[in-house]
Amino acid sequence: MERNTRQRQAVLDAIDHAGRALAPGEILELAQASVASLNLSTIYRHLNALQEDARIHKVMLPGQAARYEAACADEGVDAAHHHHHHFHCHRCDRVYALHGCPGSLQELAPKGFVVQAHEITLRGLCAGCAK
Amino acid sequence: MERNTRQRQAVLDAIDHAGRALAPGEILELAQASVASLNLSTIYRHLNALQEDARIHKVMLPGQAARYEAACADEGVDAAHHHHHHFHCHRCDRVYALHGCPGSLQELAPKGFVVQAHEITLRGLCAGCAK
DNA sequence: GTCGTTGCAAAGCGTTTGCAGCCTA
DNA sequence: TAGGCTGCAAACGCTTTGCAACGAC
Repeated sequence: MERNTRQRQAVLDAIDHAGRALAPGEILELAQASVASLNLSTIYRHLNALQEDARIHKVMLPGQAARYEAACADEGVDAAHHHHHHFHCHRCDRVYALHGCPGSLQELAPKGFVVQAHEITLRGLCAGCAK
Repeated sequence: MERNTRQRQAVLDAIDHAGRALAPGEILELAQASVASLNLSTIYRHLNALQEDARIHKVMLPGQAARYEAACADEGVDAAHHHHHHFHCHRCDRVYALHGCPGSLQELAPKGFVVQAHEITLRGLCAGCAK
C-alpha cells in the first residue's frame, strides 16, 4: 500500500541517522538535502504513517513540540515499544534517549489510583554542553 | 500595580477551589459564573501574571495543553516551588498533584550529562474512574 | 482623571486537511 | 493507467497581542 518514494526515504534516512529525537523542522532541513522541494505537510504525513508502522516513535516532552526518533531495530511491528525515557539539554535544546527506568512508580500515586504508564523527563546539560 | 478586579478574583477563586490542575477553558467556565462577560484572553493574561507572582503554577504534561494549579500556601514569592509530580487520568482527563518523588534520577543519565531537574507523569485511572 | 484592565478581533505557532496535479508500481 | 503521493494553501487548536473602550484607585 505504501509506495517507496524519494520523500519517504529522505524522511526515514534523516531520522535513522540522527541518533536522537528530531523536530519536524529539523527533519525538513535534513531531508531537503535529498529532495529540495520537500514540504512540511509531506513530512507530517510520513511521520504519522511511519509511526503507525512502528518504524519511528513520537517523543512528547512537557511544554515542547513533538519530536521523532528511530524505533529500535529489535522492535517488531507488533512488539511493545522499548520502554525508555528522555533527557532534554536546555542549552542546545536537543533530546537524547535514556536507558534504564526506576520502575512502575505505583507508590507515588494515592490509594485507589491505578498507574498504567509513566513518563520521565530529565533536564540539564548534555555531555557536550556541560564542558 | 495590580488592580483587584472582579475578573482577577474570579480566575484566582476558580483555581484555588478546584483542588486539581485546570485547563484555561475550564477556568473560563467556572469564572464566568461570577463574571459572565469574561474572555479567554483575560484568563490567559491573569494566568501569566499570577504565575509570575507565584500564586499559581503552570502544569505542562507531555502532549497536553497547559493546565494551572494553585500554589501551596506555604510557598512564598521567592521560595522554591514545592517539588511534586502529576497524575493524568485518561478516562476523565483530569490531572492530580502527587506527593513524593523518587529522587534526583542522575543515575539514569549517561556519563557527562548534568541533571538539573526532572519531571514525572503518571498515567492511568484515578480513584473515581477505577471503580 | 489616570493608567492599568478588559473584550474583541487578528495574528502566531505547530499541526492537519482539501484539493488538483504528479508519479510509482 | 489507477490510485496513492505531493505541494500548496487554508484551517485547526491553543496562546498571544494590538487596540480602543472601560473602570479601579
